[in-house]
This record gives sequence, C-alpha cells and structure tokens, in this order.
Amino acid sequence: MPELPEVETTLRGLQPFLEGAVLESVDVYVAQLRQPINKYFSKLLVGKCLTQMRRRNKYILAEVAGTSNTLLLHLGMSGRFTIFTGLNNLPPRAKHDHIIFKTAHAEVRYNDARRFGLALIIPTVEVANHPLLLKLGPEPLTDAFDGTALFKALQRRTTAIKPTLMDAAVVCGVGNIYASESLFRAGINPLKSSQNLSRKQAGVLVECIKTVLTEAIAAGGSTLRDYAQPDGQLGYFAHIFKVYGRKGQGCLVCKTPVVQVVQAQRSTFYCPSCQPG
DNA sequence: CTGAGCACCTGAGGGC
DNA sequence: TGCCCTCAGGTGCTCA
Repeated sequence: MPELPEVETTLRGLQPFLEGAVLESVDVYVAQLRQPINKYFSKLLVGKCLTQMRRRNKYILAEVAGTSNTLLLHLGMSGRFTIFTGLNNLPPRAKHDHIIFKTAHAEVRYNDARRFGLALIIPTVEVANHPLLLKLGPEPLTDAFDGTALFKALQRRTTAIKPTLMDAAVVCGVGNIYASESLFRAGINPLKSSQNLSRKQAGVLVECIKTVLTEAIAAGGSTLRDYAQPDGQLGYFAHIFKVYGRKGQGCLVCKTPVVQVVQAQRSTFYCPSCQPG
C-alpha cells in the first residue's frame, strides 16, 4: 500500500511514541521479511532510544541513540503500524504482527501480511552508501526535483513515462497510484515514451507530482488526530483518487470513461481525452 | 547500460 | 459453502 504520503504519515504518527522513548522490549515473532530480521535485532534496540526519525524514499530511518547503528524500516506492499496506549488492556497479538516495540507509555506493532517489508539494523556511517539508498534519485518535495532535473533524467529512457516515474532512481516515493494521479493532473498520456516529453511537460509534471503528494500527505495528516486510539492504525486513510481504480467511470473533468491498461505488470488508469499525449 | 519478466507472500473478491 | 482464478499501493534479481 504505502507510497511516499503513507510512509510520511506513518512516520509522523510514530514519532510522538517512539522518538526519544526508551525501548523496554522489542519482540520479533516472524523474522522472515524481504530480508530476514537479524537475530540480534532485539538485543541491539532494547534499552535504547530512537532519535532523528526521518523518511528517505519509502524508508523510515531512525538512529539508535548511544550506538553507531541506524534502524531502517520499509512497509513493502502491506506493512502497517498499530499503536496501543492502553497498556493495561492490550488486545492479543494479531495475525501477521511480526514485531512489537514496547515503551513505558505505548506498544507499537508492525504488521505485514505479505512480508515484503524490511526491518534492518545498519551501521549509521553506511547509511548514505547502503545499497538500498545509494542509487536513489531526488526527493520529490525538495527543490532538487525540478523540471530541468526530470527532463534530463528522461532523456535516456525509451520506456513509457508511467513506469519511469515509479523508478526511484528518477524520483523517490512515487508508486503505482500517484504515478497515474500525477500524469492525469499533468494531462500527459502514461503510454508516452519518457524521452518524448517536452521540457515544458516535464516541468508541469514535476509540479503535479509535488501537488498530488502534498495533498495526500495533508489528507493523511488530518486523520492523525485519531492515531492514538486503541485500534489506531497508521498509514491508511481515505484517498480521493481522480483516475486510480476508476476504470469505466466518467472522468471527473470531461466525463470520458477512464481507461485501465497494464504497463510493466502494473495497472495504469488514465483519461484518454484529458491525457492525449 | 537498458528493459522485460519473474520472484517473493498472503488475502480479498468475483465467478461458478 | 468452497474452489479456482485474478489482482493488490514494492522492489530486487536474472536474462536478453
């Protein structure tokens, strides 16, 4: 599920409970994620605090205070966190709750049915050069991501623009939903060859990506006031998509039926009238 | 180098 | 009710 806005919302939801709080226990119930959780994972965290919690691409990073290590989390397709504050009345561990972090005031559970997620401890000095982070392109909500940068990145790409937008080496954090949504807003056909976008189109697309992601973060943030409730889950909120998942329904701008196609084994949605090229 | 295809894994939903 | 099929918001690997 999680693209950049969901990861950002998850991070903001976790911070009040995990940042600066001593981890009294960390229990791993299922270690077999995309990479196995290190057998010393718990030992390296218990009694420590997480600080400097932040997001890079779809990763959540946190320094383990007083050590030379950094915690790296990824939600994969189905990862989610649930926070419980009523410690005297905790519900039983749910199916696919793989890790439970406990502090004096909260219990934070990581649940991931498909187990495409990640929970790694890596040396802090290696973070910048870690294979998972080394080849990442610019963060979309920074000034480094502008029309010039995107246009340049598209020049060697012969594949269609939509799968190219999902390549984190081009721009971070844009997944299957927001790729379709951004292209709709920009009026660009998702099947158009990346290198055939004009400089002007690249500039428009950059602005649309920033807008779509910013709006989605705001929508997620507005649900955060509830996140501390006993069954409060992070990272899921009511999305309002303009094309994603709306195959056959009328375009919200021109009423032309939204079309679904498959690109690189992923569904793409677009309005053939509003996105001619 | 690029791009296409497959792999990992469980669950939800539709058709019969 | 149950079986079978397809699809799901990610990403890394192999191979041409």
